[in-house]
Amino acid sequence: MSDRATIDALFPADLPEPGHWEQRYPPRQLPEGAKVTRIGPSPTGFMHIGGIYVGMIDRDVAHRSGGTYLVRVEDTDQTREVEGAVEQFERAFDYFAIQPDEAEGTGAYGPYHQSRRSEIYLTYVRELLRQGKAYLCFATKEELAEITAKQQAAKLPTGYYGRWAIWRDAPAEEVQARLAAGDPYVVRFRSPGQPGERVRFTDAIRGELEHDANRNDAVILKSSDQEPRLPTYHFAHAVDDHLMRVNLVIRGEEWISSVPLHLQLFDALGFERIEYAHIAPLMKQAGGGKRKLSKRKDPEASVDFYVEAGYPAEAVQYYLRGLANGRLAELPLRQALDEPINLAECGVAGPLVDLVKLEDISADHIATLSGETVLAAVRAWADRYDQELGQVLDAERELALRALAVEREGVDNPRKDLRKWSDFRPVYGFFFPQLFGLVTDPADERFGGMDPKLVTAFLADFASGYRESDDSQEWFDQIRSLAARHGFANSVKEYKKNPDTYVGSIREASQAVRVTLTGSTRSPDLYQVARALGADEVLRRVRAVTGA
RNA sequence: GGCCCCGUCGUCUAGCGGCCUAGGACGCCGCCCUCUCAAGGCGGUAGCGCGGGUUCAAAUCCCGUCGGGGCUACCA
Repeated sequence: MSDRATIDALFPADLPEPGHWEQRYPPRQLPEGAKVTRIGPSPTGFMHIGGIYVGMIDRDVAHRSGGTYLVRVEDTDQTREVEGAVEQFERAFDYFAIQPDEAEGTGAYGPYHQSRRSEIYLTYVRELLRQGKAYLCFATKEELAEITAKQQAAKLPTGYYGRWAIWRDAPAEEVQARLAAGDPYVVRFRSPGQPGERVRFTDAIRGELEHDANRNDAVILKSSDQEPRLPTYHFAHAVDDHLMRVNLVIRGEEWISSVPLHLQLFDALGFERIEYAHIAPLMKQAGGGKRKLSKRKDPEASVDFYVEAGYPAEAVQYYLRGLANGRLAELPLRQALDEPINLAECGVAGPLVDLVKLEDISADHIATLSGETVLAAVRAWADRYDQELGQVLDAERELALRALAVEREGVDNPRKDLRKWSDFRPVYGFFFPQLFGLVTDPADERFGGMDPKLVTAFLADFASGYRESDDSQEWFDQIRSLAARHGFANSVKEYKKNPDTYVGSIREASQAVRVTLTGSTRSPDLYQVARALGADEVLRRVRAVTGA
């Protein structure tokens, strides 16, 4: 073990002692039982929906308990950092309403970027070194690879431990010599774990968990040939969560295996242990089985997928809350958003994200919204993702409202034809003259093979006698009487009885009008569509087909 | 390989030894409504991974096994 002078010479002379940080970041004054939680996004890529998932739980648990929820950017791996990632996080937090109570610039426990906390980590690394709980390791990549290879060949657990920990008990002179030679080194934790030792801990979601004690002398401070000197996740977790006075760590299940190490680190540092809650990861159906949602392979893993498609944030939140805590999935949306997430009720098996289910939830939710609200949301969405639509909406606000009112306002069961804001254009676009492509060919295949001459004749009659009406039946009677005159049966049943007597039924006649007015074989209630359009527009569309 | 987590309809789940002939929701299928869709109403389809125990009785407890996932990095 190196002496104190050698150790201290490795660090800036004015590096504060632990007591300094303890004072600077005092325990929080919070009510009994208040939880301080955090989310640690890593800017190595764009925000994963799983991040939103965990963040939502973090925020909920903190707020329900009268505590605080903070965001700490875990950017200790600077080589993998992606530009713009932090900005994208913020957009995602905003969209899904999981803004942190504390983040860079707003809290008293910062900095909230790990890359800016180098001095803090160094204090504790030096402390561990002085106490002999950590040591310098000069092993090269090649040496480490060799160790691993030998362990694998001997069917031994891989890792830097026991007799494989070549620098664990290296003579002070040898360390001194390497230092003098300027060789790069890392700092390793001297794990107190014994062979065969087991550790138990309580997880807020899973209950009692048991594991082999950690025996690995994990790296806590990365190589000395990099600036700034940054810690590994494990060490940063211990130091940051302690100093930020976090008392409940909610994180992905993949961290369970690291808990024994984390516990040792907390103990060695003299920190009070923290409660853990390990969340089951979001999965994806793949081939026969399921696998973790992958940021690289699955578009729906990215939060941008949901934002771009325009799923209402509340629908996504509701869906995610239901996945986390099944009880909430049984509740109506409003109520589920209001009820606390109960960690003890959270599932332990990774759920599959089911877009079909999300769309169902989303359609139900949008159906509860007023036309005004829908329009505002679509407008806001279009601002970023469909500017042409945005302009049309601004120019035709009243028309848009009339269109959205069709089978939506004043009815018992509103239309559920919108699942996300991007559905608006394909579903409601035809209402707008600017977006509507006139049907000009009576032989158009959308008329379903009806004789073009019949199409033209029928529509020409329709146009010449057309009048608006306040009554649905009265309006439809125009089509009915015209249909009869042109040889259509008055009902589908009637037509089926005597198919040879008629050219079709009222259904086909109506379809001709529908295709003409909407450009589609499927549409909302025709009468209401016609009213929303107005007589002039109706006639313009009809005449485009008849050529009149 | 070692260690850990997990395993009820296709999916999300309820279930904590008898209330289970395994319940609900989404999907799917059919019927009804109907000028087409979206809905809505009604009905149906489908599951305790497997094998042993324990027990009068097991989806529920125990053991084993299989399957899925994770960790085993100077990635988080």
